[in-house]
Amino acid sequence: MVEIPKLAVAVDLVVLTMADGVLNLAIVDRGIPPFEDQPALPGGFVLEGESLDEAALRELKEETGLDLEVAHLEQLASFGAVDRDPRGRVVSVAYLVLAAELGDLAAGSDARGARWCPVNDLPTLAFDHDSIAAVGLERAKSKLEYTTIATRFCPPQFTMSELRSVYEAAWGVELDPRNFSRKVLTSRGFVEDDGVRSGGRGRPATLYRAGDATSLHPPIMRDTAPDAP
Amino acid sequence: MVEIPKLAVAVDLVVLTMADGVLNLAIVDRGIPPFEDQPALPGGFVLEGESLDEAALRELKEETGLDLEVAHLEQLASFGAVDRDPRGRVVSVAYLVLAAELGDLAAGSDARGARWCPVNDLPTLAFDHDSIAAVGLERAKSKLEYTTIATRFCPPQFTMSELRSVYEAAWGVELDPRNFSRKVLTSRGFVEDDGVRSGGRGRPATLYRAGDATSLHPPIMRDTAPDAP
DNA sequence: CCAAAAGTGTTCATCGTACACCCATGA
DNA sequence: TCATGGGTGTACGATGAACACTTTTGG
Repeated sequence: MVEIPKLAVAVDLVVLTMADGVLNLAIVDRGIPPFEDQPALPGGFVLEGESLDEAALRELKEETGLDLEVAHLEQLASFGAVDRDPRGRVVSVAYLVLAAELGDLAAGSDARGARWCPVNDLPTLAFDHDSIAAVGLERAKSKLEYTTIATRFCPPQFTMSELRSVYEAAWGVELDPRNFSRKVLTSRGFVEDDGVRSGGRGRPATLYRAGDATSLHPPIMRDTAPDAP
Repeated sequence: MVEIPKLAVAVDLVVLTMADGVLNLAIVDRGIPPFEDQPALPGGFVLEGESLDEAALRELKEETGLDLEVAHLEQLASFGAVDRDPRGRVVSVAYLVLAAELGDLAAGSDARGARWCPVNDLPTLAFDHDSIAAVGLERAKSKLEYTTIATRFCPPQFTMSELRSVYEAAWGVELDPRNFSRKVLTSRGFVEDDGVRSGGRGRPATLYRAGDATSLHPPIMRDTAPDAP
C-alpha cells in the first residue's frame, strides 16, 4: 500500500449562550504561540484514541465545565485550508455548542484566560476563527427557525418571555408576544407546562420545560431580507 | 510544545444524479483491501499540500470526470469514529455532489469498477459509508426545500416537468404541475426563460435555465410526516 | 378532430399578522 | 385601583391546495 499522509486534526468550539439579553460567545486568550495573547475559540487537538465527538466533549468540559446534560452539541463544519495554522497543516472540525447562561469560564491548560463576549462586539480572533464563529452564529440563527434548540438557551424551567427573548436577541427583531406564544403552544412537543412563577410584577407567568420534539413544522420564520430592488 | 497526534484524513463523496426518473448514487467497487470487491463511496486521502475542498475536487475529477462547471459540491460532515477504518485511525470529511445525468463512470486508481446505483436499491457499503450516504441523501432532500439546488440535477436547459420530476423523484411524491410551475416562476431568481422546446407530443414546453438565486423564500415544503397519533 | 402536454384562472381553506380585549398579581 | 406583565379572541390579507379550463402542438 502507498504511504498515507498524516495530518494534525483539531476541534474548535463555537460556544453560544444567552446572557443579559444578548448572545455571547466563549472566547479564550491564548497562552502560547502562535497568536499568543490573542483571543481565539476554545479547542484543541484530537487524540488518537478518541472520536471527533469525544474530543469535542472533552474540550468542552475542560474549557467550560459543561457537559451534555445542560448543553447541545453538534458538528458544524470542517476547515482545512493549507495555511490556516502557521505551525503546519491542521484540519479543524468545528462544533456548535448551545447552553443556558453559565457562570464565569475557567481558563484551560494552554489559555491565559477565558470569558464571554457579546457576539455583536467580537474582537478579531486568531487563525480562521472569525470565519468559524460566523458560520456557527448563522447556523444557530437559522436552526431557531425549524428546530426547538431555542429551549437549549434557556434554563430547565423558563417562561414564554424568556423563550421569546432568545429569538429576539438572536435575530435582532421584536416579536409579538401574543402571536409568539400561540405559535409555540400550537407546535406539539415544543414545550410542556411546568408550573407557574409568581413573584415579579404583573400576572404570574406559566413555566415551561423543553418538550420531546426536535423539529418544528411549520417553522417559525424570520423575514430574511428579500433581494434589493 | 507537546507532541501533536497526527491522523489520516480522507474525503468521501456522496455523488447524486438524476437518471431514469430516480436518484442515483455513484458507487465504486474496491480493488484493494480492506473491503476488497465490496462497494463503497468514491474517495481518497487528503494530501499534505491540498485543502479539503481541493482534495474533494481532485477525487471528484479522478472518479467521475466531473468539474464544478456542471456539478454542485458542498461539505457534508466529518466522520471520526475511532474504529471506522480497520487500517487505523482515519477521519473522513464527506462531501455532497449533485450533478445532472452523466455517462458511465470510469473506475479510478484503486477501484475495480464504478457505477450508478438507484438510491432505493443500494447495497451495503464498506466502512461507515452507509451512514455517510444516508446523511448525504437526507441533506439533498432537505436542501430542495429551501435552496435552488434542484436545478443542479438538470441539464443547462430544462423544462418545468424535468425540474418537477427532480422533486418528485427525491421526495417520492407527486406534485401538482400547475401549482409547482407557479411556485417556481414566482420565486425570483430560481429560473430564467431560455427558449422553447418543440418536438415532443403536445404543446411545446418553455425552456428554463438556472437563475441567480441560491435560496428560496418562501421554501417549497414537503409534508414531513407529522408525529404518529 | 382528438389526445397529450403546458400553462392560466378561480375557489376555498389555512396561516400569519395586527391588535382590541380580558386576566392576575404587587404596590 | 392602577401599573405591569400574561394570555385569548377576532378580523384581514397572503399563501397553498385543488381543479376547471384554455392553449398549442403531433398524429
